[in-house]
Amino acid sequence: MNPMTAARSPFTSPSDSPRLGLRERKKIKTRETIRAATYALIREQGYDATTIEQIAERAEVSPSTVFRYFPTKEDIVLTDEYDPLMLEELRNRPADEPWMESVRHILRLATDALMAEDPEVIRMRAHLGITVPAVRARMYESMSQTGRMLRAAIGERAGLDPDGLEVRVCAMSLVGGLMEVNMAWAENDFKDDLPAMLERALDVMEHGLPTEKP
Amino acid sequence: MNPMTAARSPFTSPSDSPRLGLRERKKIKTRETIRAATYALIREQGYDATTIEQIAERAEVSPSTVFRYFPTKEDIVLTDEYDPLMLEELRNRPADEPWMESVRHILRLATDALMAEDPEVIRMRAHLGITVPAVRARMYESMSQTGRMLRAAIGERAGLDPDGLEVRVCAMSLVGGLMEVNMAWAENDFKDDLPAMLERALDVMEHGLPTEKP
DNA sequence: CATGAAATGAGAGTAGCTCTCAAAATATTG
DNA sequence: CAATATTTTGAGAGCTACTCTCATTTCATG
Repeated sequence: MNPMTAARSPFTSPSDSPRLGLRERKKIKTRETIRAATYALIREQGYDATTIEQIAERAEVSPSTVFRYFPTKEDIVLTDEYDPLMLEELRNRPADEPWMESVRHILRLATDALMAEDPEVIRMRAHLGITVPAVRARMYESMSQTGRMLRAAIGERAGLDPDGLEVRVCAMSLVGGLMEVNMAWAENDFKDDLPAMLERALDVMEHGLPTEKP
Repeated sequence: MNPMTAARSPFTSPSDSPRLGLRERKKIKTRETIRAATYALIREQGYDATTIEQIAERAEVSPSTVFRYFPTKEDIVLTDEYDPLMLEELRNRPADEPWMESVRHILRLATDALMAEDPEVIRMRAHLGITVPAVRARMYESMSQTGRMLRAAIGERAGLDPDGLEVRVCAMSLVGGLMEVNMAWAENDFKDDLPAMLERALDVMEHGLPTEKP
Protein backbone atom coordinates (compact mmCIF):
# COMPACT_ATOMS: atom_id res chain seq x y z
CA MET A 1 0.00 0.00 0.00
CA ASN A 2 1.23 3.40 -0.97
CA PRO A 3 2.32 5.45 2.04
CA MET A 4 0.54 8.48 0.60
CA THR A 5 -2.64 6.51 0.65
CA ALA A 6 -2.17 5.69 4.28
CA ALA A 7 -1.49 9.29 5.13
CA ARG A 8 -4.92 10.45 4.18
CA SER A 9 -6.53 9.67 7.48
CA PRO A 10 -5.21 8.44 10.78
CA PHE A 11 -8.21 6.51 12.00
CA THR A 12 -9.76 5.00 8.91
CA SER A 13 -8.50 4.60 5.38
CA PRO A 14 -11.14 5.93 2.99
CA SER A 15 -9.65 4.43 -0.14
CA ASP A 16 -10.51 0.88 0.86
CA SER A 17 -14.09 1.77 1.63
CA PRO A 18 -16.95 -0.48 0.57
CA ARG A 19 -17.86 -0.33 -3.09
CA LEU A 20 -18.37 3.24 -3.99
CA GLY A 21 -19.05 3.21 -7.68
CA LEU A 22 -16.28 3.54 -10.22
CA ARG A 23 -16.54 7.29 -10.38
CA GLU A 24 -16.04 7.89 -6.70
CA ARG A 25 -13.16 5.46 -6.47
CA LYS A 26 -11.44 7.06 -9.41
CA LYS A 27 -11.80 10.50 -7.88
CA ILE A 28 -10.17 9.39 -4.67
CA LYS A 29 -7.37 7.77 -6.59
CA THR A 30 -6.78 10.91 -8.65
CA ARG A 31 -6.62 13.00 -5.49
CA GLU A 32 -4.01 10.74 -4.03
CA THR A 33 -2.04 10.58 -7.23
CA ILE A 34 -1.86 14.35 -7.41
CA ARG A 35 -0.75 14.59 -3.83
CA ALA A 36 1.86 11.90 -4.24
CA ALA A 37 3.22 13.61 -7.34
CA THR A 38 3.39 16.88 -5.47
CA TYR A 39 5.25 15.46 -2.52
CA ALA A 40 7.70 13.70 -4.81
CA LEU A 41 8.42 16.82 -6.83
CA ILE A 42 8.83 18.96 -3.75
CA ARG A 43 11.27 16.47 -2.34
CA GLU A 44 13.26 16.64 -5.55
CA GLN A 45 13.27 20.36 -6.29
CA GLY A 46 11.64 22.22 -3.44
CA TYR A 47 8.27 23.86 -3.12
CA ASP A 48 8.68 27.03 -5.13
CA ALA A 49 10.43 25.34 -8.01
CA THR A 50 7.54 22.93 -8.36
CA THR A 51 4.86 24.25 -10.67
CA ILE A 52 1.31 23.11 -11.11
CA GLU A 53 2.17 22.15 -14.64
CA GLN A 54 4.84 19.76 -13.44
CA ILE A 55 2.51 18.29 -10.88
CA ALA A 56 -0.14 17.76 -13.52
CA GLU A 57 2.33 16.16 -15.84
CA ARG A 58 3.63 13.70 -13.27
CA ALA A 59 0.16 12.86 -12.05
CA GLU A 60 -0.90 12.38 -15.66
CA VAL A 61 -3.77 14.79 -15.52
CA SER A 62 -4.30 18.25 -16.94
CA PRO A 63 -3.54 21.39 -14.94
CA SER A 64 -7.24 22.14 -14.95
CA THR A 65 -7.87 18.92 -13.13
CA VAL A 66 -5.33 19.74 -10.47
CA PHE A 67 -7.19 22.93 -9.68
CA ARG A 68 -10.44 21.09 -9.75
CA TYR A 69 -9.23 18.85 -6.95
CA PHE A 70 -7.38 21.43 -4.90
CA PRO A 71 -8.23 25.10 -4.66
CA THR A 72 -4.64 26.22 -4.15
CA LYS A 73 -1.17 24.80 -4.39
CA GLU A 74 -0.77 24.86 -0.63
CA ASP A 75 -3.88 22.80 -0.20
CA ILE A 76 -2.27 19.95 -2.07
CA VAL A 77 0.26 19.62 0.70
CA LEU A 78 -1.88 20.51 3.67
CA THR A 79 -5.11 18.69 4.14
CA ASP A 80 -6.70 18.34 7.51
CA GLU A 81 -9.08 15.51 7.84
CA TYR A 82 -8.23 15.21 11.50
CA ASP A 83 -10.34 17.94 12.98
CA PRO A 84 -13.73 16.24 12.86
CA LEU A 85 -12.27 13.04 14.22
CA MET A 86 -10.59 14.78 17.11
CA LEU A 87 -13.73 16.68 17.81
CA GLU A 88 -15.73 13.49 18.03
CA GLU A 89 -13.12 11.94 20.28
CA LEU A 90 -13.37 15.01 22.45
CA ARG A 91 -17.11 14.71 22.76
CA ASN A 92 -16.75 11.10 23.78
CA ARG A 93 -14.78 12.05 26.85
CA PRO A 94 -16.65 11.99 30.15
CA ALA A 95 -18.39 15.31 30.72
CA ASP A 96 -17.03 15.68 34.23
CA GLU A 97 -13.41 15.25 33.19
CA PRO A 98 -11.40 18.43 33.64
CA TRP A 99 -11.25 20.26 30.37
CA MET A 100 -7.51 20.34 29.99
CA GLU A 101 -7.32 16.65 30.82
CA SER A 102 -9.52 15.89 27.82
CA VAL A 103 -7.29 17.98 25.61
CA ARG A 104 -4.24 16.12 26.82
CA HIS A 105 -5.93 12.87 26.05
CA ILE A 106 -6.97 13.59 22.50
CA LEU A 107 -3.62 15.14 21.75
CA ARG A 108 -1.90 11.95 22.79
CA LEU A 109 -4.29 10.07 20.58
CA ALA A 110 -3.75 12.39 17.65
CA THR A 111 0.03 12.40 17.78
CA ASP A 112 0.16 8.64 18.12
CA ALA A 113 -2.10 8.20 15.14
CA LEU A 114 -0.22 10.77 13.12
CA MET A 115 3.22 9.40 13.68
CA ALA A 116 2.06 5.86 13.17
CA GLU A 117 0.84 6.74 9.70
CA ASP A 118 3.61 8.44 7.85
CA PRO A 119 6.09 10.39 9.93
CA GLU A 120 7.98 11.63 6.93
CA VAL A 121 4.98 13.41 5.45
CA ILE A 122 4.15 14.93 8.81
CA ARG A 123 7.67 16.23 9.15
CA MET A 124 7.71 17.47 5.61
CA ARG A 125 4.56 19.48 6.19
CA ALA A 126 5.91 21.01 9.34
CA HIS A 127 9.14 21.81 7.58
CA LEU A 128 7.31 23.48 4.72
CA GLY A 129 5.43 25.44 7.33
CA ILE A 130 8.59 27.07 8.58
CA THR A 131 10.21 27.58 5.19
CA VAL A 132 7.40 28.55 2.81
CA PRO A 133 5.34 31.58 3.83
CA ALA A 134 2.34 30.58 1.74
CA VAL A 135 2.20 27.18 3.37
CA ARG A 136 2.58 28.71 6.78
CA ALA A 137 -0.26 31.08 6.05
CA ARG A 138 -2.45 28.17 5.11
CA MET A 139 -1.50 26.45 8.34
CA TYR A 140 -2.54 29.45 10.37
CA GLU A 141 -5.81 29.50 8.55
CA SER A 142 -6.56 25.90 9.37
CA MET A 143 -5.39 26.54 12.91
CA SER A 144 -8.09 29.15 13.31
CA GLN A 145 -10.61 26.79 11.77
CA THR A 146 -9.67 24.23 14.36
CA GLY A 147 -10.17 26.88 16.99
CA ARG A 148 -13.62 27.57 15.65
CA MET A 149 -14.54 23.92 15.81
CA LEU A 150 -13.32 23.70 19.36
CA ARG A 151 -15.66 26.43 20.52
CA ALA A 152 -18.70 24.21 20.61
CA ALA A 153 -16.92 21.54 22.59
CA ILE A 154 -15.44 24.00 25.05
CA GLY A 155 -18.70 25.84 25.41
CA GLU A 156 -20.77 22.82 26.27
CA ARG A 157 -18.11 21.48 28.58
CA ALA A 158 -17.78 24.71 30.51
CA GLY A 159 -21.44 25.61 30.33
CA LEU A 160 -20.72 28.83 28.49
CA ASP A 161 -21.90 30.44 25.29
CA PRO A 162 -19.86 28.83 22.49
CA ASP A 163 -19.73 32.14 20.67
CA GLY A 164 -18.96 34.22 23.71
CA LEU A 165 -15.66 36.01 23.84
CA GLU A 166 -14.28 33.95 26.70
CA VAL A 167 -14.71 30.66 24.88
CA ARG A 168 -13.38 32.09 21.63
CA VAL A 169 -10.27 33.40 23.29
CA CYS A 170 -9.74 30.17 25.16
CA ALA A 171 -9.99 28.13 21.97
CA MET A 172 -7.77 30.36 19.89
CA SER A 173 -5.16 30.74 22.55
CA LEU A 174 -5.06 26.97 22.88
CA VAL A 175 -4.60 26.21 19.21
CA GLY A 176 -2.12 29.05 18.95
CA GLY A 177 0.00 27.49 21.64
CA LEU A 178 -0.23 24.09 19.99
CA MET A 179 0.74 25.56 16.66
CA GLU A 180 3.83 26.98 18.27
CA VAL A 181 4.76 23.54 19.53
CA ASN A 182 4.64 22.28 15.99
CA MET A 183 6.81 25.14 14.81
CA ALA A 184 9.33 24.69 17.59
CA TRP A 185 9.46 20.98 16.88
CA ALA A 186 10.19 21.58 13.21
CA GLU A 187 12.69 24.35 13.88
CA ASN A 188 14.63 22.00 16.08
CA ASP A 189 14.74 19.44 13.28
CA PHE A 190 12.28 17.09 14.98
CA LYS A 191 14.91 16.03 17.46
CA ASP A 192 12.69 16.58 20.48
CA ASP A 193 9.94 14.35 21.72
CA LEU A 194 6.67 15.75 20.43
CA PRO A 195 4.36 14.31 23.11
CA ALA A 196 6.60 15.63 25.84
CA MET A 197 6.59 19.05 24.22
CA LEU A 198 2.82 19.01 24.11
CA GLU A 199 2.65 18.20 27.79
CA ARG A 200 4.92 21.10 28.61
CA ALA A 201 2.88 23.40 26.41
CA LEU A 202 -0.37 22.43 28.06
CA ASP A 203 1.21 22.92 31.46
CA VAL A 204 2.15 26.44 30.52
CA MET A 205 -1.28 27.27 29.21
CA GLU A 206 -2.94 25.75 32.24
CA HIS A 207 -0.76 27.03 35.05
CA GLY A 208 1.22 29.84 33.49
CA LEU A 209 4.98 30.00 33.16
CA PRO A 210 6.99 27.92 35.62
CA THR A 211 8.69 29.79 38.43
CA GLU A 212 12.21 30.72 37.54
CA LYS A 213 14.94 28.27 38.30
CA PRO A 214 18.25 30.09 38.89
CA MET B 1 -3.31 66.97 7.77
CA ASN B 2 -4.34 63.90 5.89
CA PRO B 3 -5.83 61.24 8.15
CA MET B 4 -3.79 58.61 6.33
CA THR B 5 -0.69 60.46 7.29
CA ALA B 6 -1.65 60.40 10.92
CA ALA B 7 -2.34 56.70 10.78
CA ARG B 8 1.22 55.77 10.13
CA SER B 9 2.31 55.68 13.70
CA PRO B 10 0.46 56.12 16.95
CA PHE B 11 3.20 57.62 19.04
CA THR B 12 5.14 59.84 16.71
CA SER B 13 4.41 61.16 13.27
CA PRO B 14 7.39 60.46 11.04
CA SER B 15 6.34 62.64 8.16
CA ASP B 16 6.93 65.85 10.06
CA SER B 17 10.38 64.82 11.19
CA PRO B 18 13.30 67.24 11.15
CA ARG B 19 14.84 67.91 7.77
CA LEU B 20 15.47 64.59 6.16
CA GLY B 21 16.66 65.50 2.71
CA LEU B 22 14.26 65.85 -0.17
CA ARG B 23 14.66 62.26 -1.21
CA GLU B 24 13.66 60.77 2.09
CA ARG B 25 10.71 63.08 2.45
CA LYS B 26 9.52 62.25 -1.01
CA LYS B 27 9.77 58.56 -0.30
CA ILE B 28 7.63 58.87 2.78
CA LYS B 29 5.11 60.90 0.87
CA THR B 30 4.93 58.37 -1.92
CA ARG B 31 4.36 55.59 0.57
CA GLU B 32 1.50 57.45 2.11
CA THR B 33 0.03 58.41 -1.23
CA ILE B 34 -0.01 54.79 -2.32
CA ARG B 35 -1.64 53.71 0.87
CA ALA B 36 -4.23 56.45 0.73
CA ALA B 37 -5.06 55.56 -2.87
CA THR B 38 -5.42 51.92 -1.90
CA TYR B 39 -7.75 52.64 0.99
CA ALA B 40 -9.87 54.91 -1.15
CA LEU B 41 -10.20 52.39 -3.96
CA ILE B 42 -11.02 49.58 -1.58
CA ARG B 43 -13.71 51.67 -0.01
CA GLU B 44 -15.18 52.31 -3.44
CA GLN B 45 -14.97 48.88 -5.03
CA GLY B 46 -13.75 46.37 -2.50
CA TYR B 47 -10.44 44.66 -2.05
CA ASP B 48 -10.45 42.07 -4.81
CA ALA B 49 -11.78 44.42 -7.43
CA THR B 50 -8.94 46.81 -6.74
CA THR B 51 -5.90 46.05 -8.86
CA ILE B 52 -2.37 47.24 -8.46
CA GLU B 53 -2.70 49.03 -11.75
CA GLN B 54 -5.60 51.09 -10.44
CA ILE B 55 -3.70 51.86 -7.27
CA ALA B 56 -0.70 52.98 -9.26
CA GLU B 57 -2.82 55.12 -11.49
CA ARG B 58 -4.57 56.91 -8.64
CA ALA B 59 -1.35 57.39 -6.74
CA GLU B 60 0.24 58.71 -9.93
CA VAL B 61 3.12 56.30 -9.90
CA SER B 62 3.95 53.30 -12.01
CA PRO B 63 2.97 49.76 -10.97
CA SER B 64 6.66 49.00 -10.59
CA THR B 65 6.91 51.68 -7.96
CA VAL B 66 4.02 50.26 -6.01
CA PHE B 67 5.83 46.95 -5.73
CA ARG B 68 9.02 48.72 -4.85
CA TYR B 69 7.32 50.23 -1.83
CA PHE B 70 5.22 47.25 -0.76
CA PRO B 71 6.12 43.61 -1.28
CA THR B 72 2.52 42.45 -1.61
CA LYS B 73 -0.89 43.92 -2.03
CA GLU B 74 -1.87 42.96 1.49
CA ASP B 75 1.10 44.82 2.87
CA ILE B 76 -0.28 48.05 1.52
CA VAL B 77 -3.21 47.75 3.86
CA LEU B 78 -1.52 46.14 6.80
CA THR B 79 1.58 47.71 8.15
CA ASP B 80 2.65 47.22 11.69
CA GLU B 81 4.89 49.83 13.04
CA TYR B 82 3.48 49.29 16.48
CA ASP B 83 5.39 46.22 17.58
CA PRO B 84 8.72 47.86 18.36
CA LEU B 85 7.02 50.68 20.20
CA MET B 86 4.95 48.34 22.30
CA LEU B 87 8.00 46.26 23.01
CA GLU B 88 9.88 49.27 24.27
CA GLU B 89 6.93 50.30 26.40
CA LEU B 90 6.92 46.81 27.81
CA ARG B 91 10.56 46.94 28.75
CA ASN B 92 10.00 50.22 30.52
CA ARG B 93 7.60 48.62 32.94
CA PRO B 94 8.96 47.86 36.42
CA ALA B 95 10.66 44.47 36.40
CA ASP B 96 8.81 43.29 39.48
CA GLU B 97 5.37 44.02 38.05
CA PRO B 98 3.37 40.86 37.45
CA TRP B 99 3.76 39.87 33.85
CA MET B 100 0.10 39.96 32.91
CA GLU B 101 -0.27 43.33 34.53
CA SER B 102 2.32 44.75 32.17
CA VAL B 103 0.49 43.28 29.23
CA ARG B 104 -2.74 44.87 30.36
CA HIS B 105 -1.00 48.17 30.65
CA ILE B 106 0.56 48.28 27.23
CA LEU B 107 -2.62 47.01 25.65
CA ARG B 108 -4.53 49.89 27.15
CA LEU B 109 -1.87 52.21 25.82
CA ALA B 110 -1.93 50.66 22.38
CA THR B 111 -5.70 50.68 21.95
CA ASP B 112 -5.94 54.24 23.14
CA ALA B 113 -3.27 55.35 20.72
CA LEU B 114 -4.79 53.34 17.88
CA MET B 115 -8.28 54.60 18.25
CA ALA B 116 -7.13 58.13 18.76
CA GLU B 117 -5.38 58.10 15.42
CA ASP B 118 -7.82 56.95 12.82
CA PRO B 119 -10.55 54.61 13.99
CA GLU B 120 -11.94 54.14 10.53
CA VAL B 121 -8.73 52.72 9.14
CA ILE B 122 -8.38 50.42 12.11
CA ARG B 123 -11.89 49.14 11.61
CA MET B 124 -11.36 48.77 7.91
CA ARG B 125 -8.29 46.65 8.46
CA ALA B 126 -10.07 44.41 10.92
CA HIS B 127 -12.98 44.11 8.55
CA LEU B 128 -10.71 43.15 5.68
CA GLY B 129 -9.20 40.60 8.02
CA ILE B 130 -12.47 38.75 8.35
CA THR B 131 -13.56 39.09 4.73
CA VAL B 132 -10.40 38.69 2.64
CA PRO B 133 -8.46 35.46 3.20
CA ALA B 134 -5.19 36.88 1.90
CA VAL B 135 -5.39 39.80 4.31
CA ARG B 136 -6.25 37.50 7.17
CA ALA B 137 -3.27 35.32 6.32
CA ARG B 138 -1.03 38.34 6.45
CA MET B 139 -2.49 39.26 9.81
CA TYR B 140 -1.72 35.84 11.19
CA GLU B 141 1.80 36.16 9.93
CA SER B 142 2.35 39.44 11.70
CA MET B 143 0.66 37.98 14.75
CA SER B 144 3.32 35.32 14.94
CA GLN B 145 6.00 37.94 14.39
CA THR B 146 4.64 39.83 17.35
CA GLY B 147 4.79 36.62 19.31
CA ARG B 148 8.41 36.20 18.37
CA MET B 149 9.22 39.70 19.53
CA LEU B 150 7.48 39.09 22.81
CA ARG B 151 9.68 36.13 23.62
CA ALA B 152 12.63 38.20 24.68
CA ALA B 153 10.52 40.37 26.95
CA ILE B 154 8.73 37.42 28.52
CA GLY B 155 11.94 35.48 28.91
CA GLU B 156 13.80 38.17 30.75
CA ARG B 157 10.81 38.99 32.89
CA ALA B 158 10.25 35.39 33.94
CA GLY B 159 13.92 34.50 34.08
CA LEU B 160 13.53 31.83 31.46
CA ASP B 161 15.20 30.99 28.19
CA PRO B 162 13.56 33.25 25.57
CA ASP B 163 13.77 30.47 23.03
CA GLY B 164 12.60 27.74 25.34
CA LEU B 165 9.34 26.03 24.56
CA GLU B 166 7.52 27.39 27.59
CA VAL B 167 8.15 31.00 26.67
CA ARG B 168 7.35 30.40 23.02
CA VAL B 169 4.04 28.79 23.83
CA CYS B 170 3.20 31.50 26.31
CA ALA B 171 3.87 34.24 23.76
CA MET B 172 2.03 32.61 20.90
CA SER B 173 -0.94 31.64 22.99
CA LEU B 174 -1.16 35.23 24.17
CA VAL B 175 -1.07 36.85 20.76
CA GLY B 176 -3.43 34.19 19.45
CA GLY B 177 -5.96 35.11 22.08
CA LEU B 178 -5.55 38.80 21.34
CA MET B 179 -5.97 38.18 17.64
CA GLU B 180 -9.25 36.48 18.40
CA VAL B 181 -10.42 39.53 20.27
CA ASN B 182 -9.80 41.60 17.20
CA MET B 183 -11.72 39.12 15.06
CA ALA B 184 -14.62 38.96 17.46
CA TRP B 185 -14.72 42.72 17.63
CA ALA B 186 -14.89 43.02 13.86
CA GLU B 187 -17.40 40.21 13.46
CA ASN B 188 -19.70 42.00 15.84
CA ASP B 189 -19.44 45.16 13.75
CA PHE B 190 -17.30 47.02 16.28
CA LYS B 191 -20.29 47.50 18.53
CA ASP B 192 -18.54 46.21 21.65
CA ASP B 193 -16.04 48.03 23.76
CA LEU B 194 -12.59 46.93 22.69
CA PRO B 195 -10.73 47.66 25.93
CA ALA B 196 -13.35 45.76 27.92
CA MET B 197 -13.01 42.83 25.56
CA LEU B 198 -9.27 42.83 26.02
CA GLU B 199 -9.68 42.75 29.78
CA ARG B 200 -11.98 39.77 29.55
CA ALA B 201 -9.59 38.01 27.19
CA LEU B 202 -6.65 38.51 29.50
CA ASP B 203 -8.71 37.27 32.41
CA VAL B 204 -9.44 34.08 30.54
CA MET B 205 -5.83 33.53 29.60
CA GLU B 206 -4.66 34.27 33.12
CA HIS B 207 -7.21 32.39 35.19
CA GLY B 208 -8.90 30.05 32.74
CA LEU B 209 -12.55 30.06 31.82
CA PRO B 210 -14.94 31.55 34.36
CA THR B 211 -16.99 29.08 36.38
CA GLU B 212 -20.33 28.46 34.78
CA LYS B 213 -23.17 30.75 35.66
CA PRO B 214 -26.49 28.92 35.31
C1' DC C 1 27.69 73.03 -13.23
C1' DA C 2 29.26 68.51 -13.66
C1' DT C 3 29.54 64.03 -11.96
C1' DG C 4 27.81 60.11 -9.27
C1' DA C 5 24.02 57.82 -7.00
C1' DA C 6 19.40 56.75 -6.32
C1' DA C 7 14.57 56.50 -7.74
C1' DT C 8 11.41 55.79 -11.41
C1' DG C 9 9.03 53.96 -15.62
C1' DA C 10 8.47 50.85 -19.31
C1' DG C 11 8.20 46.39 -20.69
C1' DA C 12 8.73 41.56 -20.90
C1' DG C 13 8.06 37.36 -18.42
C1' DT C 14 6.35 33.80 -14.89
C1' DA C 15 3.02 31.36 -12.29
C1' DG C 16 -1.17 30.74 -9.78
C1' DC C 17 -5.80 30.66 -10.58
C1' DT C 18 -10.57 31.25 -13.11
C1' DC C 19 -13.78 30.43 -16.77
C1' DT C 20 -15.68 28.49 -20.83
C1' DC C 21 -16.72 24.97 -23.97
C1' DA C 22 -16.33 20.80 -26.36
C1' DA C 23 -14.88 15.88 -25.97
C1' DA C 24 -14.56 11.74 -23.30
C1' DA C 25 -15.93 8.67 -19.57
C1' DT C 26 -19.46 6.87 -16.78
C1' DA C 27 -24.24 6.12 -15.14
C1' DT C 28 -29.03 5.16 -16.25
C1' DT C 29 -33.03 3.94 -18.64
C1' DG C 30 -35.88 1.61 -22.28
C1' DC D 1 -27.56 -3.82 -25.63
C1' DA D 2 -28.55 0.66 -27.28
C1' DA D 3 -29.46 5.28 -26.48
C1' DT D 4 -29.60 9.08 -23.67
C1' DA D 5 -28.40 11.88 -19.70
C1' DT D 6 -24.87 13.28 -16.42
C1' DT D 7 -20.23 13.92 -14.83
C1' DT D 8 -15.56 14.48 -15.46
C1' DT D 9 -11.88 15.94 -18.10
C1' DG D 10 -8.75 18.61 -21.31
C1' DA D 11 -7.62 22.50 -24.00
C1' DG D 12 -7.05 27.06 -24.14
C1' DA D 13 -7.81 31.86 -23.40
C1' DG D 14 -7.49 35.36 -19.88
C1' DC D 15 -6.59 37.91 -15.55
C1' DT D 16 -3.57 39.53 -11.93
C1' DA D 17 0.00 39.51 -8.52
C1' DC D 18 4.69 39.69 -8.65
C1' DT D 19 9.81 39.65 -10.58
C1' DC D 20 13.62 41.32 -13.32
C1' DT D 21 16.07 44.18 -16.42
C1' DC D 22 17.49 48.36 -18.38
C1' DA D 23 17.22 52.97 -19.92
C1' DT D 24 15.74 57.54 -18.23
C1' DT D 25 14.95 60.86 -14.94
C1' DT D 26 15.66 63.06 -10.41
C1' DC D 27 18.25 64.36 -6.63
C1' DA D 28 22.81 64.93 -3.98
C1' DT D 29 27.54 66.56 -3.82
C1' DG D 30 32.04 68.63 -4.80
